[in-house]
Amino acid sequence: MPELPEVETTRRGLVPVLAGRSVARVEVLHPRMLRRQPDPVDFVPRLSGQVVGELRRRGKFLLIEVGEGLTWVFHLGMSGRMSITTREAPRHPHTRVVVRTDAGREVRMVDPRTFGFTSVLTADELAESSIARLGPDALTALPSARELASGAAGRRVATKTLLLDQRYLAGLGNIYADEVLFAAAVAGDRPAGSLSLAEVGAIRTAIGRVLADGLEHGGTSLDDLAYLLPDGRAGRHLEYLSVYGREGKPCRRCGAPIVKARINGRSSHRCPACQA
DNA sequence: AACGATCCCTGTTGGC
DNA sequence: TGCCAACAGGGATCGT
Repeated sequence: MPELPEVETTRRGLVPVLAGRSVARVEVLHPRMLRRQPDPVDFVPRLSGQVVGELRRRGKFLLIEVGEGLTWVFHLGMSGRMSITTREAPRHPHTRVVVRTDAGREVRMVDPRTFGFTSVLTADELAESSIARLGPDALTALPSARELASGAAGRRVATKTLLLDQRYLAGLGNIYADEVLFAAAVAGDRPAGSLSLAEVGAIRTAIGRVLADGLEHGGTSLDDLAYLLPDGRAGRHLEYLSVYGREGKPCRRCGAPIVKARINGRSSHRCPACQA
């Protein structure tokens, strides 16, 4: 599923196709994609004909400046991906939104499970949306260990649940949260407030390394191939995962079988020997 | 306020 | 072999 490394890889792939171009045509094939648009009828007219500016990312959100003061927002949900093609290329059956540029390229949002969404927001709408309440970006604005610890102090929620809370830190999803906790040698069901400053520091270090590794490999494409790079290639990070999806397989560090359990409804993977 | 449960979706998987 | 329930999960929302 697309998490920070996948969204950042997607952003980088879209930059040369979108930045500086104008939007020649917009097609919405599945109206559910617009459910975060305050008034869905605004989407196509707000986007059509606009010049595309900077492409930014905050956590798992893609934020694209368009026209004067508008932001084109994308979230890929759990099965969304972007595809860069020509207009002649056959459409994947789960194509949901198509945007054609004045250069004739098409950017297609493909999302079988439709958990993704897109919208074009004014500055005021953006300021009132959940995007404005996102925590610091886990890649570009990673807080200090002391700052992370102060946010965890007194919290009884499971550490992994806090890491998945996008208001605390923006960008981690289920895969990378498990990987971070393994790299930090911390069990994800530990109450967040019970962590020592050294453990929070280990988590902070692990976040930086795990996300950088994932990004270097172009993200994680699971076997179901839900996520692909915009050029259609698969991310190569799957084979580097330490715990996610490795239930019963030997821990890469100590050899003990990886255990899968649920933490607040999320499937969670850990080494019972390495993570305390 | 904090936290957990539920819902939205559909392709894939596993059990009978 | 075929069918169907269970599963996957990010984020919004609701109940406790």
